[in-house]
Amino acid sequence: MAPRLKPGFFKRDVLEVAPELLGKTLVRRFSDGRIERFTITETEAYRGTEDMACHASKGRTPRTEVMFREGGLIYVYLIYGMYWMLNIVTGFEYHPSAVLIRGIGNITGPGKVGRTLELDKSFYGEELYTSERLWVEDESNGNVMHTTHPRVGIEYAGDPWINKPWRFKIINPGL
DNA sequence: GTAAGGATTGGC
DNA sequence: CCAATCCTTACT
Repeated sequence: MAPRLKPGFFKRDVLEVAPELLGKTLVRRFSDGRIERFTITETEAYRGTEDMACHASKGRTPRTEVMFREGGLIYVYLIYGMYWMLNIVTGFEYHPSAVLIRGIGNITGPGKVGRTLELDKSFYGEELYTSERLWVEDESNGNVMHTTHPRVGIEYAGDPWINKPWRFKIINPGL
């Protein structure tokens, strides 16, 4: 059991937060009280209204509203009618950005992450520092290594966003 | 290659 | 109002 990440961890540029989340522990307490822990293995950064791959580029709408608030909140949305994507809001108020959690433990793919964690719309806007059912603990893995890659599924965003190396994959769980 | 799903957005 | 779109997955 490690302490939860503090609010300040998330109130930074998403390009710092997304890679640093690798190796941290995502903890889910299910409705039956069962607790499961997962190492975060893959993340993607979505950065601001100018990033055409970021939902916030559409402006402040009912769906994107939470991204315009301060870091540390949960942003979930339904995609393709069946998958809940888990994102963590980063940065400061009025500067929308978020990290998409694409992989945890053996689970690869954001749709499977949402299914495994049994997410739904009720998680929208929940605070990671106070939630009783989903939070992130700091495992203090100082030397987690990662590789970078282009983001997935954002062809519509066009240049230069399509080529930004804003997807991060863990290499080792810390030396 | 493509169907499945439903919410969201933007256009009319 | 209506319909295209979508930060995906599993299946033919």
